[in-house]
Amino acid sequence: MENETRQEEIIRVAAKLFKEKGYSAVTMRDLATTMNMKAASLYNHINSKQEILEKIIMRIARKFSVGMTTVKSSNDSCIVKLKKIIALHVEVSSQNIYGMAALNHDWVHLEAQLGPYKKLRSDYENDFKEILKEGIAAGEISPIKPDVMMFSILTTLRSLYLWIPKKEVIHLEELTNNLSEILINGIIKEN
Amino acid sequence: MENETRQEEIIRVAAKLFKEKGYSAVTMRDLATTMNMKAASLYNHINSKQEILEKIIMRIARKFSVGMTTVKSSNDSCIVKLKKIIALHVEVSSQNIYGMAALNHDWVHLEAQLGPYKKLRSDYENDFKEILKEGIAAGEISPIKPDVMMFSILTTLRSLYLWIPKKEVIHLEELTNNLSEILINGIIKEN
DNA sequence: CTAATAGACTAACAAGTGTTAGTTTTATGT
DNA sequence: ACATAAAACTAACACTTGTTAGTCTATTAG
Repeated sequence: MENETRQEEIIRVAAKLFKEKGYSAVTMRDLATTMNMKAASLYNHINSKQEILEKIIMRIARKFSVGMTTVKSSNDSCIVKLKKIIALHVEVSSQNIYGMAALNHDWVHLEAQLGPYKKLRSDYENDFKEILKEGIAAGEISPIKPDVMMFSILTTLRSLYLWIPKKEVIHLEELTNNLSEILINGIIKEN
Repeated sequence: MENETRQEEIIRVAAKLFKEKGYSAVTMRDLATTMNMKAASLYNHINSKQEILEKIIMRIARKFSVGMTTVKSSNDSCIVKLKKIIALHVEVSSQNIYGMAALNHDWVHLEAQLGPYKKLRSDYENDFKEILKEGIAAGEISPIKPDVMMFSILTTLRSLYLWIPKKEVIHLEELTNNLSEILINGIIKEN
């Protein structure tokens, strides 16, 4: 990963700082210091602080959209679709630990891209809910409020970035399996 | 609720602004404007911006600690204890929608109270995990990693503040029951 | 070797930051 | 009606903010 553009490096480092303190609390001088340069020099590579935030967030948001489209268009059962979505979150989150924090917390500070971001997110949530409703209609899933179900599952998946780095060894497949088990079957022991 | 101190009013309004934009992005002038006063006048009622954040966060954090202590010292089964914790989160979250955002996002900006806050939180998580482990030992709960279980349940509960206000009618008992069902039994239909 | 370009630098800007000091207004209790 | 206290105000402070302009330097291409 050493053919990384200087711009990409700035964005990567910015994402890390944004995770630690939030977009608003990170100054261009903070970012510059971490990059071992002066604040003004950053502008040889990026146009504005806002642009950094946009790139961090929209890049990841689009990955989720693409993933959801793939899952939606498959012929799997609803439960399998759900498992694939869980795997999608584990994958994207583990590869973008810092960026996920910005996506979850700092999207409110988007300006020009706020609308597009919200569109992607609400489309995603609608697709998610649709899968749950299909599952209920097909008798695969309990007929509880799909809203509450989606909220419960999706907030867990959206918070993965907080938690993945705490695991000593990140065994992604095992994590995906454990999460699927818990989110789908619950925690209660069946006899 | 009209015998509310002016200080309490400031804190309540601040919590709402903190939820919308985050602690760092809210200026004392923003807060003053919302309160229909000038920034300097705020200081007749509070000592600093930091103090506002402390009061918002620590107040709620202590409610959770007290609640957990009560649950812990009961003689209920682990499943019942879990249900009581779920009810605790629904109750505290619904009564402190704005404050919960600060607790979840802006605790990083605590200064003097950062240590005490982290202590309360890690104690809470340890107690939570202990309940799960007891449940596993007693055969009530599936022997999956208690870490993953706790993460899954707790992040859902911690995100309630994002979601409760979206419900048209907030029927708290029904929400508590639905959440218990989903978090404990999962979403799959049993035959 | 020279010219060109990328990318660092210094200096500065206009606006915004939390907060303080001192003053005036408003409400309260006798 | 008047003294007192609570709570608003204006003005200002020292500092920080994102960003721009202009310059110097090191690497690269011909």
